[in-house]
Amino acid sequence: MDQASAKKRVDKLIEQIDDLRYRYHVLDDPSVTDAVYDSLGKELKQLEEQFPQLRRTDSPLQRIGGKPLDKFKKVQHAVRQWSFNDAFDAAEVRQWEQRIRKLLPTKTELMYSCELKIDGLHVVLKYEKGLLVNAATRGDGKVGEDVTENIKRIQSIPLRLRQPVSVIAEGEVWLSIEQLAALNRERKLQGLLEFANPRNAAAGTIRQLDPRIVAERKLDCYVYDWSGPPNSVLPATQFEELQQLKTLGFKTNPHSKLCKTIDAVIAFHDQWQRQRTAEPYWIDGIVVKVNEREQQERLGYVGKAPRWAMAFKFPAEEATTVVEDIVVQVGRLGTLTPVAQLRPVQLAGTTVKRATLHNEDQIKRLGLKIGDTVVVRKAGDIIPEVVSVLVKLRSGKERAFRMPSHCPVCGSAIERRAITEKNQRGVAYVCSNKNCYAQDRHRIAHFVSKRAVDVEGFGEKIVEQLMVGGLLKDAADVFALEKNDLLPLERFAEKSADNLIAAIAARRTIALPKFLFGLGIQHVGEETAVALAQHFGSLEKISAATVEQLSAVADVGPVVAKSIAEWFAGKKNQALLGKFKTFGVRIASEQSQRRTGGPLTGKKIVVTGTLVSMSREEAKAAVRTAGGDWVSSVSKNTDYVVVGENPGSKATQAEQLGIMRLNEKEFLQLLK
DNA sequence: CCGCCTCGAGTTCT
DNA sequence: CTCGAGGCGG
Repeated sequence: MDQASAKKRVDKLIEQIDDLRYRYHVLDDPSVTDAVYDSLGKELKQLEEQFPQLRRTDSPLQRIGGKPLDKFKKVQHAVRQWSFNDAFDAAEVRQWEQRIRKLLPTKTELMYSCELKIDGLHVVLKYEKGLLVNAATRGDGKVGEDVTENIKRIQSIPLRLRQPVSVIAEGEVWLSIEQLAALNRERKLQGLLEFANPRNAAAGTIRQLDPRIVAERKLDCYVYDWSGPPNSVLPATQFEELQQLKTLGFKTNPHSKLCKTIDAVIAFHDQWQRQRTAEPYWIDGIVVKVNEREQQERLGYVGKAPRWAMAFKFPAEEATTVVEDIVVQVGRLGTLTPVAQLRPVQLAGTTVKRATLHNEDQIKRLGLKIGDTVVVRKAGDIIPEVVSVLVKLRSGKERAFRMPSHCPVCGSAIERRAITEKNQRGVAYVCSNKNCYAQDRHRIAHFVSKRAVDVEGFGEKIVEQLMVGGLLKDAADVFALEKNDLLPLERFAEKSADNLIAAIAARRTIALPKFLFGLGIQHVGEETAVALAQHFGSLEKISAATVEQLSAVADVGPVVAKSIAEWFAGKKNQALLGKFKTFGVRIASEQSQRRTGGPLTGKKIVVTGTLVSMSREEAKAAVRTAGGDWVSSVSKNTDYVVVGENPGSKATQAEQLGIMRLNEKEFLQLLK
């Protein structure tokens, strides 16, 4: 091939490859397979090697390979990079509107462009005559770092625009929540520190000196601002600007909205606060911009931020606070759990005062001392956890935490829970006293709790009250309670006493699995209780079973069998069972309810999030009557993952493992 | 014996 | 929801 025809071919190839890239990464519309893409790339590579003079700066091959850098060059931004003032509630947003209205002629029509504020890394992209010439981080707003080589590895950023214009564009580089999870899993395996959030991960990646690592991490980028070059003519409104950026070939976020009133802005914020987890990226608020450029110019800038825009943040997902103390709690099985007492702090809309530290190892891992300033976060939007310690903020007055040698409740000696006969040193510490008050209280509360026997209105507080009053020594005593016992107690008037007695009466007949689970035998949770009930059929048979017979039950091995046999061999426990009988409690024997031939026969189902039409308990029952297997965690053996509202990490896991996900509607269809 | 799949246990706040 | 550990198949 001569050079002239090679040049034509190279030009065509670049155009074609770029078009495929654009459709795939910008429009999310994969129209060809990877193989086609790869083979076009191979041909281009051959031609470039044969005719090095034909190598173009916007060639897609510029996106691969590349040598590690020694360090990043500094670049002066041609356009000042502003930051936004923050607002945290609707009142602050309204105040902002009042302020800007005063600076504009009365009765000015105001419109607001609302965009999602993605938690990522701000980048400045400079194009000359349509070609990407430079990309930089924000830095201090005036000077940033040159990360051009790394930015070229992001497939959704065009190396050449669809029109040969010169622009300075700003955007947010982000890493998907899913990618972050995968990256962190890998880092954990390698013993590296995990990234605390997507922003850190994106920033850490873009600041990698080796562009090949950047390519592996699959970053993405939304462009949202067209800020230069200086003296250029810019679109008349922010919203048009977004449209035009799209026309130029940039990927823009599809959820931007033009609002006519502040109320609409607030509604947009509230809507996204609720549905923020549905997007693959992390959103920490919305950005509100006055739409008209002319008005923007009138309003101008103050300090480091424009007056014409602001960030309306969601309640913080992460915050710092002080660990004022670490107290030790005693659980149902005597397990000692250290809990951090925090200086109250607002986190994702609630005030957080405590966070579990799980065990001593976890405290060591964090390097936590009492008095430390820590970063706290909500795991899965619900349970607060201590993420890390800000060691630099130490004053020297911090105290190390030591596990107590005696139970904080009953004063008995503390032991380490044995893992096996040989390994006596498990992670957990336990109180050696089987009759420790804390254990008794938790055991009784567990018995009456929703997932066990489910006596309505009987919570931990009432258990405690009745124990202190001497009316409750064990779970069976619940059934000896009378109205007259309750009336003298505080907060028990006629009505509430009647209600509680009625709730207890309603449970005088208990389904075997519920009762078994309620007994609180170590290693016998809800699942094992169901398995035991189905296998043996009655409490008497389970009670009489040997370790060998127990081991025949599915998922019961030597450890669990021994635990069960030991429980039933206990004199006190047998006395307890006798007491239930005396007080008129009937255990309803298990009639096998599992049907074969149902629509879900042999299928493993996992549910994540909240279902609208039924409770979890109902869903579980429905799956089982349909012949399905209700399981609690996702693996590659799982057949379906039902995704409800506010799903957790299981939805992501399902996607990664390529497991069929069902929404609630599809799930209900399947049950029929 | 190892690694994967599950289950159990403990936990926060409104 | 997360972590630890029991069960079990390879």
